[in-house]
Amino acid sequence: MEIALLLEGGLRRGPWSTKEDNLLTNYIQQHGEGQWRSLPKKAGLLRCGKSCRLRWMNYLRPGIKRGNISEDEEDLIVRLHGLLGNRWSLIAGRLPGRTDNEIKNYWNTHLLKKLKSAGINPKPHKDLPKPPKVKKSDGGAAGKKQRKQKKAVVAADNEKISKTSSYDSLASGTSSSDGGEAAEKVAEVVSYVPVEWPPLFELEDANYGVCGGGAAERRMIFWVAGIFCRCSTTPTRYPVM
DNA sequence: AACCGCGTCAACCGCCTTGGT
DNA sequence: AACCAAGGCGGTTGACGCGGT
Repeated sequence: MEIALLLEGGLRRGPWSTKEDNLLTNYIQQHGEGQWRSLPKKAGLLRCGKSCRLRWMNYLRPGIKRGNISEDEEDLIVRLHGLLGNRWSLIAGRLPGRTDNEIKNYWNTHLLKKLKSAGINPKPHKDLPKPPKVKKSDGGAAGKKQRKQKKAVVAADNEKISKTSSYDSLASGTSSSDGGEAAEKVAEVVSYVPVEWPPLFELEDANYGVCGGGAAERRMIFWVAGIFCRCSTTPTRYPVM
């Protein structure tokens, strides 16, 4: 049964057929990822490039895990969400084989409900001040060069952490299924947060994620398992925006 | 059997960032 | 510095399936 719709420009929408999946997979296996805008035409697909990219990234890419999110993974998602907010791609980056879309869906359909039923309202991150956005015109060519260098450094850091900080070691920190020693666990999380995740955090601006008045009062507030937490020391690194 | 309500999740959309020129 | 194309991200939508009535 053909369900996908045909748009005015001849592009299809809706669920992907097996044939389309095969076309996309075969093309990418032969030519690699990228050039998404021109890919559909070259691959013989009547889809927009974005749709192809999404299909590949979320479902066809090798190594994708589907469903059966374990307790450890769930726990890690909750903890990472407490740290990062709705930065699904960052969270997904810490869960091998999981996609941002799946985690986002899982959060919205399972975890939110679960947390709310436990009397937890997990949305403080939205209320935190956002870091000032870097204006495109900042520094002109020099600023551009700076951004490039900075990105390279962060990428290198990420590469390092992906090799040294395994999922298991991260997930084993606390377990949401054990609610008995909440305070102790929060303290544990608080103590390691800014230290264990350097590639995700970088001090961009003293006002971001900080409450209190002057520098001496600076504390980073974040949310872990329904509890507002603050770093015991002035954080040196914050989520890169 | 038919209908309804709800939950799930694949897919889409709009916006933003990045990088090249 | 400005413009543009491409890629990426997060919010939202809507089709589908399932259980209850």
